[in-house]
Amino acid sequence: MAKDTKERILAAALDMFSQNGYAGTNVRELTASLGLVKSSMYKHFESKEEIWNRLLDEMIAYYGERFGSPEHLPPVPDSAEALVSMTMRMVDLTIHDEKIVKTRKVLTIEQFRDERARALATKHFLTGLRDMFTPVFAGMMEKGLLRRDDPAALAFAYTAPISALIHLCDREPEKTDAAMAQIEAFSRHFIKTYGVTDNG
Amino acid sequence: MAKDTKERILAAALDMFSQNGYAGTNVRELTASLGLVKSSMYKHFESKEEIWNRLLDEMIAYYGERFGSPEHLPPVPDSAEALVSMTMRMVDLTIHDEKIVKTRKVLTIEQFRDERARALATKHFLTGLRDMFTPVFAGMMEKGLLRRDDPAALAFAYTAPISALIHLCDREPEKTDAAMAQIEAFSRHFIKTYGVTDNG
DNA sequence: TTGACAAGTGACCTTTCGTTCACTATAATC
DNA sequence: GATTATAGTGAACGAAAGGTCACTTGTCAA
Repeated sequence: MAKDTKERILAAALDMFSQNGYAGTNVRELTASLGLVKSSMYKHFESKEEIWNRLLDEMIAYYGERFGSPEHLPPVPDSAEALVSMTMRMVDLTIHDEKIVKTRKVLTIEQFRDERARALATKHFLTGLRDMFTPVFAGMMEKGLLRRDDPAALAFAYTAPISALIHLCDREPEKTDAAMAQIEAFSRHFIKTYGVTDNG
Repeated sequence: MAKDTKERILAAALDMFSQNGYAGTNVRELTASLGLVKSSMYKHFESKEEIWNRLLDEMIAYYGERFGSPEHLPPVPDSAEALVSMTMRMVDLTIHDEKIVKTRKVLTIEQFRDERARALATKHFLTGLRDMFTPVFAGMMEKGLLRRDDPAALAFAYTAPISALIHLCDREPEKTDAAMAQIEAFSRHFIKTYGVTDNG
């Protein structure tokens, strides 16, 4: 059919790898899901492993474009409530964007056997959100919205629980609503703890 | 050899599944690591899948014995410093006990394709630690060591970041020392935030 | 119209997988 | 000492895996 078969293969691979892992996926099923036979795959990739490597290339590039540069830092909220709503918007996006969900899943599954997956997993699951929120909290302290403290320590204390609940959504999607509510409750509790306003 | 071959097979399976996953492990390698040929395995298990199921049985039972009953709850610390040291002792154990590390890894890898692994993963990674610390924090509030607050909310805010750093140790063992230091720093920061003493 | 090339097919290859089975060695039971 | 059960072996099996290749089809440029 069209010339985008290569990208459709990558998309199908992301889908299947995120469910059954690299080893648990075979190229026949993969191509069949696109209405092709397996030999067709070799017109676009030289091996199954090359699919995996190109997929990782894509994930790494996507992460860099999306979160790697300082211009993608979220703006400093003007109020405590704005932090909550900004957080919920970000969480909503990352939980409902299928490609991002599948990326997290595949990194979760493959992190112990692939070096690049391992490194990207740490960014996705730990340092990425923390480094994104560190300047946000620093800015909020400047504005007098948050008690003076170590911004990085606060960012870690804020993002790690949220990340844990995002993982819960990936693992048990039926708990998504409850998890979102818990994230919002946590965000408000966090503000009640570290905020300087006294109207909470 | 001995009659404990069945358990040695389970141990080898845990080891290999935790590295390459269920699908990425073959019974030949598995038995060879014990000095056996693959057909010997079938004297002890009727299939590769049965190994997986018995392994899960064991993990579930072990978790129940270890963390399931209220008598295994940690004692309420007598001081803020005692909370830190208790935390560090627990973390040290869970990070350096190979069986527990491998269990976490295998649950991480298989959580998306196996229902029982999924359920156990949520306990290991989210609710287990939180439910263990909830009564601890309630007790510390009783004793006047912590500011009055929702104990479960505090337990979640405390354990989720620690859990994230335990995951980091599983993923990148060379960062264990740094992660341990960060956990201790986080614990002290937590106390500085929620503790009622003013000597910090 | 022809030539070239990219995309897709189906048959086939080799390897590896999980599994079975007849057999042997050993140790305990009667 | 004969029997029986258990644990382990090695050869073999069918299925499924990843991969190759000669061939067809469709598209576009010359």
